[in-house]
Amino acid sequence: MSWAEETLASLQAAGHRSGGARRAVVDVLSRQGCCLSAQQIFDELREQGRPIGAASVYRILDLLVESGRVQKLDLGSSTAYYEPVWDDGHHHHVVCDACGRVDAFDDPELERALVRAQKRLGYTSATHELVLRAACDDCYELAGRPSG
Amino acid sequence: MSWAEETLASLQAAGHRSGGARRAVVDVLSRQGCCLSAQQIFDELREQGRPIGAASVYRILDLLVESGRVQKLDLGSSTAYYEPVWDDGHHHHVVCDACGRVDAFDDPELERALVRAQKRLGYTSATHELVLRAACDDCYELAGRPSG
DNA sequence: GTCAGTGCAAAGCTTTTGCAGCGCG
DNA sequence: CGCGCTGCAAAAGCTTTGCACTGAC
Repeated sequence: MSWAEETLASLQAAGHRSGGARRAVVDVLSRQGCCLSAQQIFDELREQGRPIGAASVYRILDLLVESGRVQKLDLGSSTAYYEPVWDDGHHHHVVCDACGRVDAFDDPELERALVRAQKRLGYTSATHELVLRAACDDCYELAGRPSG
Repeated sequence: MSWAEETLASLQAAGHRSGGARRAVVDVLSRQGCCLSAQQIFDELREQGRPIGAASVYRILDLLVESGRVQKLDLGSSTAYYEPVWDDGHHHHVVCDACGRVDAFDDPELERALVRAQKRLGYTSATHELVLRAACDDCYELAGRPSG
């Protein structure tokens, strides 16, 4: 069962009706997979010829976040980003200080350290959000990296 | 030399003039120490009887962030928070999912894990920003914690 | 005296709210 | 056939920009 199917099913199970806009937003999210802003979703759907309203995008994203199907990300800009929560573990993001590019990364050891820290602090059911800031490969080369 | 003194000195060394508003903002930051919003700084200074403009607060905070004296924090709300960068290491924050309360914490082992992860990812000069989301002690008790 | 720094007001951008109509169940 | 979902438009909230004036150097 795909993320999109699971998501729609869980909403239906929670007593929500399934309008066209909601299916469309879930579809865009599942196709992109990582770091979409509300505006990007809005634009994408408009391009597809679907006359969605901005308010609907925000309302749907809120619902998805509340029901735990989507994670809201603050990457440092004034815009919020959203991405599906996959069953097989989550990842974090590196934002380029220079050009704003966003890359995802996944580090099991770091993940374990984060969980240990949460336990040590007494938070048993905590979630975490981690953003690294660094020069991305391109900008690093432009700036002149140590060995070349 | 205090953080405020160091900050003003470094700005002067960089060729900036020292206006009253800037000194006032640096003063408020150094006194509070952790997690102030632009609005809070604005209000605090107005209460003190100093007719500062909101634009000045934002301009000054930007300058301080650019010069590395202040860190800008995204804690999940639509408001940005600011705090001095102290010489003796930094800390992270736990935001209460229920009431929004913010606590600071400091975990050397986690810090080492983060640095190791950054190196492993190839980012030698990266910074990081970590936000934990959990129920704070008060909300945890209200919700009924496992042992009473 | 010059120009960075400043305060005020207005604009900009993302997000939220109000409301009337549509359509899922 | 009721009520949740939706789109549009307007409003709200945080932050930035424009501009004239002040004051540091």
